Amino acid sequence: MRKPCCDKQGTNKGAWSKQEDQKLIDYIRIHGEGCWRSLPKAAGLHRCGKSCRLRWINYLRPDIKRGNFAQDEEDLIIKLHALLGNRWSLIAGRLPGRTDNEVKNYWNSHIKRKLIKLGIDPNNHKLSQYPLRPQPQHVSPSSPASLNVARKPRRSSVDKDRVSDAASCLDDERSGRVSKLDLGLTIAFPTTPTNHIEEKQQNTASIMTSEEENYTAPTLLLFR
DNA sequence: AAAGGATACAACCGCCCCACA
DNA sequence: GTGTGGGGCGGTTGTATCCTT
Repeated sequence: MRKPCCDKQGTNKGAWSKQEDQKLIDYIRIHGEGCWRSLPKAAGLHRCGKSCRLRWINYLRPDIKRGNFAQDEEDLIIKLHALLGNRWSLIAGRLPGRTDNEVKNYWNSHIKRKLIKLGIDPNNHKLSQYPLRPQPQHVSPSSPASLNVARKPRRSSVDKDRVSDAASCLDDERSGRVSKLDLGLTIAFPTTPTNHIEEKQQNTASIMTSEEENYTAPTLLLFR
């Protein structure tokens, strides 16, 4: 039986205070990242090591870019998601200053909704899998079902199968087997009819016109 | 102005991967 | 080859804030 990553008793949970943030920053500034399990004790924090790591990686690191995602960033996320699936760390790795958690949250709260509105299945980026007007489902708002996503086992074979060879290359890169990989990704989208949707994406701030809602594009949006 | 619903996002949980002994 | 521990990842939850009625 695996022992827990930390002694849960006596550890703080929930939002980080300014003092805790400062302690973590100060410690890492002096000692550097790593040894997360022993870090909390050494830094005088009553936190789980994982919690410290997450806080640092996602919010305290000096090179983190905060604020809204630019349109080109959003486009890139969509493209990379079509290529890689829910491999947020890989996607975030190609967005300088963005973290996997931030990309994941942005996908779930903004992009996924947007794609659904456009009649695109956010899971496979194909058209017509989703109705343009999803029927309301009587579930809790934060549940995955409310976003038309069924609960599934972690790293299902289905999910893995969806990942392309290119994704495998990215895995290789991460593990150091490939020194450098240029995907050659650009922000450009295919020409009509798919660019019609792209235009719509850019024009769709929040309100869809009835004309847009009635539109159904005949082919796959991003990748063929 | 108040209540309820919707949304955004910070944080936690638990599983998996990998290095190392 | 196997077991173990540390770190990383993706899924999920909790809650603060915003929006609508």
